[in-house]
Amino acid sequence: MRWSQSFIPTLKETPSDAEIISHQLLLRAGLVRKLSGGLYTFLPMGLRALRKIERIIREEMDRAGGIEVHMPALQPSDIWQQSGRYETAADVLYKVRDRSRKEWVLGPTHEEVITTLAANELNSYRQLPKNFYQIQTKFRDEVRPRFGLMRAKEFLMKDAYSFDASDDGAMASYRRMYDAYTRIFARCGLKAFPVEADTGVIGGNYSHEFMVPAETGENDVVYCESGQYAANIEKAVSRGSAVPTPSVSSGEAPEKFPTPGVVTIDALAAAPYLVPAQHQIKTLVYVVDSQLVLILLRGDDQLNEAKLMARTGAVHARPATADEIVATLGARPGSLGAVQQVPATVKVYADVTLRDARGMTTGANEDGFHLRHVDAARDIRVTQWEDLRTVKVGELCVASGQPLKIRRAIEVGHVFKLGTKYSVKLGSTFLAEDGSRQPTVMGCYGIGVTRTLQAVIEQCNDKDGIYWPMSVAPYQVCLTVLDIAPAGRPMQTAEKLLAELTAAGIEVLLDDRDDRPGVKFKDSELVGFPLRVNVGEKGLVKGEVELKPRKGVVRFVKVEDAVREIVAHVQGELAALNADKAS
RNA sequence: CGGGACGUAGCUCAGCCCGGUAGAGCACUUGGUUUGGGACCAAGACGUCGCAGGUUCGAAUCCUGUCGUCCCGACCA
Repeated sequence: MRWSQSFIPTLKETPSDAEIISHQLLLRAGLVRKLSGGLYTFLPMGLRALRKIERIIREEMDRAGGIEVHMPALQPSDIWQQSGRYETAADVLYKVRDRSRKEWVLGPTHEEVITTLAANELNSYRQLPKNFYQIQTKFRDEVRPRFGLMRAKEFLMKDAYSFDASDDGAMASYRRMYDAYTRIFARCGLKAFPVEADTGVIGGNYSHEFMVPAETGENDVVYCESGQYAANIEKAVSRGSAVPTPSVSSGEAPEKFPTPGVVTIDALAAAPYLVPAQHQIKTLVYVVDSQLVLILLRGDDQLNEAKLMARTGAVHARPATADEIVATLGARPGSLGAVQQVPATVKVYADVTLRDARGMTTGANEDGFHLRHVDAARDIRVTQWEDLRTVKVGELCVASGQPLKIRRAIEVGHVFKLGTKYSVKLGSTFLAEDGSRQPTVMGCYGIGVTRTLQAVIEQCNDKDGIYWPMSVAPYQVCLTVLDIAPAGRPMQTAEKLLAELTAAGIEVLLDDRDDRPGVKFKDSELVGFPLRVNVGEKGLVKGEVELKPRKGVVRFVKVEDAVREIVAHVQGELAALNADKAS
């Protein structure tokens, strides 16, 4: 391919609406252009890199026993009604109506479609297990699309769904996908690692997310340097707060004392009250699936909403409004407590940290007053004790006992053991060997293909631009001719190299533009081709061309050795990326 | 959906406070000189100042509404 005949609109300046480096480089390197918020056109270089990632995914999915299919993006809304997600996923569903006013859904994911297929087609244990996958555009009505391809309204996803006859079988399918994902990301040159993940409203019992460490990620990952534990913060647990909870009772009954104007933990911790945060009980009021509930945490802890939803089995949870709180408890936020004036119908969820807490201070449910000498278990009617707190840096790892760390990361993949939720609702059953009819046991496995592309850029960039891993580069080699006169030695040599390298299976882009060398060098580094070959008169008088790896030093090789050297370089880097995949 | 910022040439931005003929750099076109790290000179083309309404003799500038974009938060099967 020739640069002049492709379309690679590079930008010298950073577009003002791109905040993070990978988004800026997507635009500057001419990989994509924005149509509208969260909607992007892929230009040739972006599309080629995307296709490379797709190809790696297909190879590894096929190798792991995946069966490629292609499902409709436009789906009848009634299967969404059947699964129950017409309501629970309503926020992200794009809905459209046809001429007869019938409603359709633009698929944000395909559990409903594939399970409908399985219900019709998989009827015997002899047909199981099966693992169907596709690479397809998904649509999600994101509240806030951002960071280019990272969170878009329309994006490319590889989704796979396994159907097994037993739980053990499902576990084996899950394991195969887990291993395949490890290989896929390694082959893409990405440093991705699996972490335990929250299972959300699907419930289920086993889930890992594949995370790429990046400051610009939208997830917090709790991990132990021993390598024995890593989890999304929504799911993470520890051996508890590093600060002990008071556990000695004063023996006295709760006592009300005036605290005019005190509405925060910090204010009560300050003079003249001097009640340390860990001696306080924080009372939060939430509306969980339309029911008002109280949530109790130690004063210095933060609620983990994902845990709240997981432990209560809730579909929706939100903080109550001030009006709802006053109507039920008679006091305003800042003076709330669960000791008295809590209607019997209101559930009280307390963090386990408080189970043995004694001598605590909490709100009196009366503006301007708090209670002291509160022994949580003695004085509060707790409906359910649960782990509801968010893990903090430095708490001890449940596995190794070492201090935990937290870092930001980008989620590029998710493997999920679904169980029988969808198979039961959508009727995917089979006849077992003993003649009984049973629901298939499912798993689902997603990779954000477009997000993976951007994650590679987020991880592989420097001040000059992108440096693609050889496996996902739009072209493996940029052949930079420094003088494009058609009859001149540089162009003649370059044409010959282009033909021979292409014949040898190397992906070459010949930069035949009528531009000064500096422009071509800068552009090739910005777009990020892993190897540049400079062909100029200066080298040719010595019978040489220059090999300049994007992240290495320049090397001079004889023209007659160039093809062999270039092939060896490209294949060497590919082999190194593929070697990592063995795990 | 709450909070904030911003919409002026293809891109980056100035002008707006303090109303009075639309600006710069880059990119683009033509000619010339250059030619191993984002060249130089000259000439040229490119704008309903996001849109609508209002105030005013006069609005890019002030006011109101609206649409869009970005950031923070909320949300994220």
